[in-house]
Amino acid sequence: MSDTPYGGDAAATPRIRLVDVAREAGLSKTTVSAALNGTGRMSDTVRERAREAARRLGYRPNATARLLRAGHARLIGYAVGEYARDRGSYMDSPYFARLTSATATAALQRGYALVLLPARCGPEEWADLPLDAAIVADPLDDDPLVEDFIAARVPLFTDRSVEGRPGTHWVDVDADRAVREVLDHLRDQGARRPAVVLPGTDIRFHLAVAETYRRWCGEHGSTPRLVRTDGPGDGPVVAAVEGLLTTAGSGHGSGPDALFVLAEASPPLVLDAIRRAGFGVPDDLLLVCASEDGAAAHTHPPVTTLSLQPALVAEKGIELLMAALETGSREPTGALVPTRLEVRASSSRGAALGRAAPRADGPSGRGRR
Amino acid sequence: MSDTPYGGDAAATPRIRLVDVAREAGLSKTTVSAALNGTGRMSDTVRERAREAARRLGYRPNATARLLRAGHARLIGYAVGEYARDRGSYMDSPYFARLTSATATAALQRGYALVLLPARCGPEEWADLPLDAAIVADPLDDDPLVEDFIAARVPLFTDRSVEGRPGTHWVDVDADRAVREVLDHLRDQGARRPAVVLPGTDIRFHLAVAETYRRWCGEHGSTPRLVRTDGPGDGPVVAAVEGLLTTAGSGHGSGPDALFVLAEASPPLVLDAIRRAGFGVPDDLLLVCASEDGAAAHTHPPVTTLSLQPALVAEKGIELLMAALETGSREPTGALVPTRLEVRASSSRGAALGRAAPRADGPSGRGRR
DNA sequence: TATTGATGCGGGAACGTTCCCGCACAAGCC
DNA sequence: GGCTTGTGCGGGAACGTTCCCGCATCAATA
Repeated sequence: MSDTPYGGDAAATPRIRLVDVAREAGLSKTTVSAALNGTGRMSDTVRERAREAARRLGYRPNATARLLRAGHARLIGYAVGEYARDRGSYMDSPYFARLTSATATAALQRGYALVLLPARCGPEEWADLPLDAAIVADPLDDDPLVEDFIAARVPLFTDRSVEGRPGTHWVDVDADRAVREVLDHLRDQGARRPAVVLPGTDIRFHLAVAETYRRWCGEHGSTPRLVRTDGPGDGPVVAAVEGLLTTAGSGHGSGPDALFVLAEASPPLVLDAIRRAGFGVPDDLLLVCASEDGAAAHTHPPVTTLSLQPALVAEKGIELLMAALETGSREPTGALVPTRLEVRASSSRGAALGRAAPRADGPSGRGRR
Repeated sequence: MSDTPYGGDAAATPRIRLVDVAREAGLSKTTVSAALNGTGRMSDTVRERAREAARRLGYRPNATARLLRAGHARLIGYAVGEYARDRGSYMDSPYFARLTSATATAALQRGYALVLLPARCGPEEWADLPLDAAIVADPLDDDPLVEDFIAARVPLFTDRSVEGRPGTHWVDVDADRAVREVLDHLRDQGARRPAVVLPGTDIRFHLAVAETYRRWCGEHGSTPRLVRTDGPGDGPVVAAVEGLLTTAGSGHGSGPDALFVLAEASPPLVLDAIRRAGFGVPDDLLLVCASEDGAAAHTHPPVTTLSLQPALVAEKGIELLMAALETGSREPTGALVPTRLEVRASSSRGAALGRAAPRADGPSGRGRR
């Protein structure tokens, strides 16, 4: 219950203020402020005298007071919507972990810092925070988080396309292009019956993927083989893959000859599951995983991955948000970013890439410090 | 260059202040403030009138001004020291990702929010932020980040034990106990020549592990087999495991019969590497990985993991920090938290757990290499 | 010498809240 | 009817900074 701000020794050493420095230096607070900030007009001796006094007293300006004058805190709220339904932390997902860290980095480079908000939180949680803007990663449809921020007129960025409401900005991955790129690639490599494993959510992105997949199948005279996983995590994905491959009628003649796993799972685990079902990769089955997990490069064979490029999403998003913040415009903006297909041996029938033996890109790094 | 704070329509709609509401309601700002905060003495009609006016105008209190009065921002800076040397983001590590999210959660439950700081940052980066305290995860020895915070008298929490300087608080994992628990477990399961794979860093925790390992070997008449990895990431760990198992003199008679991989790596990948070297798990080689990766539970056989329990570290740490913040005491505090050994089939020779049925030697038995 | 212009520094308002106090008024009490 | 006690509300200071001014002083110029 102690009300000592910024935790000094309780009442023993109250925090040094500008006036304290001024008194010590025999100057006015105006002069000391200017001296420390390098502004104003004064003689070098006076400037040095002020600095010396500040140093001697261990003066540290009160950030809150500065912010009140400045009118902005350069702070951005950051919350994740999608995973709000489960109890699990979104940080367990490499995609969200990277998205978060990339967003933080991009913001920091522009002088803004991210404030971590809980997945489910009402206005009362952030009302007392001096937020200049907010970011909601993967919001649900009609996410209350999103609604609250819009209602409070807090500039908002979201990585899912949203109707152009004033003060909102979005970046989305080009789902259609991504799915087609993967399926075309698999077809190029000889696959004729590609199957898809998709999270069983109603997230718009996943629905779009299913839609494009069905269309693509129609265009190429292929019957869609779509499995939806039962919840997040590695287990359900592995189960789905096993189910798909061991199901009746999935013999080597009529079953899938390629797998596109879009649900996030550990690529080595998916590879194992496929092998346990009796399929060789890439000989019997081509494999592409949508994943940000670096482990994909180290399996045997290495697994082809589709990266949703969280770093790019973050970078572009922060860019849009900053532009809006600087101009003060509430004009909604948005952009589509591409995905990146990292072709590795798991989806290559060609001999060139198929020779995936040591691939020693591990220890090739510089010597350690 | 627009200086419109909190990005409204540039100059068009300056933000509503308390006085605006007061004027609208025909009351004083004092009364309106009390009405909205539910404090003060006034008739119900007046209180409702103030609330109604605030609602009508869309009033949202200025957070910065409140903080200036309150004297604290309930904001905690959060930075990660260890990974500052590499360019890679620390979020790629499941341990740090969990630690971060657990810390954020624990802090939020107590009304504090985390501000994400860059790994390497000087005082100028956070000087303008109203931080009540700071957390540096895995600081280096004499970490400049730590020094800066101490110099600025910002209460500091660290998850590595630190000399008890005023205003610092720490939580550390009990390295000695953890290593002994793992080695004793492996010995219980019949292993006599356990090897250890350790990151090649000079982090105190890793040095402590090496020390305990050597001592344990001395106590049990075993020769230490210690490999240090060459940098972070999966690649170096896999390379180290391969190197250890294929080295001359590591035949099944004299080489290691158990492996404790303390360097963070994807458990499925480690398992694969061991198999490619021609060892069966757990029959030829017992395996324990220090990892927070959930994939360990889904391999065949499932991999025994040693969890450093980032959630516990975070919880205990925030607890210490909060206690210090509330009392205003600069008395240093600290605590040791236990690790958790999740025994699975990869380190169990007993039939019960050794079941690990499919053991799928099929795919791994092919004559590659 | 009087006028200008530049230089060096300080007084005080402002940022938007909260909260201590004081003032009016009404009711209760001898 | 004068006294206290209590209620309902407002004035104004304070939080710690920045920044717009204004006031001296002094050199340079008319």
